[in-house]
Amino acid sequence: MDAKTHARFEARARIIKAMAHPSRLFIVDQLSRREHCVYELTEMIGADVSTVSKHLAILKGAGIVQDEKRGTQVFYRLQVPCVLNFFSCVESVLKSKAKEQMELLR
Amino acid sequence: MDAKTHARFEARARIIKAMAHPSRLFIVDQLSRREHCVYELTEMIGADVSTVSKHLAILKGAGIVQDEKRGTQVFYRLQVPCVLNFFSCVESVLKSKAKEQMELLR
DNA sequence: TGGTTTTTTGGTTGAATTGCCAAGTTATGG
DNA sequence: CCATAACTTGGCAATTCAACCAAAAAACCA
Repeated sequence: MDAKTHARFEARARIIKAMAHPSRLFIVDQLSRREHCVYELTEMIGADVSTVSKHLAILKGAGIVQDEKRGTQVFYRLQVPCVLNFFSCVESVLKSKAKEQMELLR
Repeated sequence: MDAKTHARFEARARIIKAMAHPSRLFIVDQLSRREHCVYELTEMIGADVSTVSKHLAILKGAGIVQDEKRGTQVFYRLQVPCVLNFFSCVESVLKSKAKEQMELLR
């Protein structure tokens, strides 16, 4: 694999890696419904605020969400809604895996 | 977030995490064209065979690819083709990020 | 059977990730 | 200007991940 090809897949992997965490997936799912401030997401997730803030920074760094400061609060929203397509495919993978498991039991 | 919800997002994240690596993305891309044996993929990627074998094991464990042994070779192919949808969305994210960078320069 | 090819598994080492606490920033309100 | 609220950043410990080498497994052929 030449350097250019490697760089391309590296960049792609960085985006996907930003989604590859339960809390970050949850955040994306919530933001697909409406914008939320850090505090709201923290309440829902049940982790430390600093932890959630860092997760949001990762999503923002990947270009998946955008933020807007209003007063003392920072509101996050989805920047690229197509990431929701990930969910439906992930469901397909899970379904396919479940089917496979079933067949092994027979 | 209750335990059940957490488990659901955990399972989803595992699938996405399996894709979150340059070499594994490359493998998925290649397998979308046709099946390949481990040796062929190793040649293309340029890493140790054992490394590639482990990447394939991760993809297989996630249910994304399936393998078939023929003689001394093991051929891998895509099990759930919809993972290719990831690519188009990732391109959108990259494009959106590039646009953002441009605007910052003005 | 012995040797070769293809692939997987074990082990080790270095790097990256994650989560929490504590401390720092920024904006608001008295 | 001080106190408070919302958020981010720095730092640290624990866990996980990734790459290589060496060795084992499996199938084939002479």
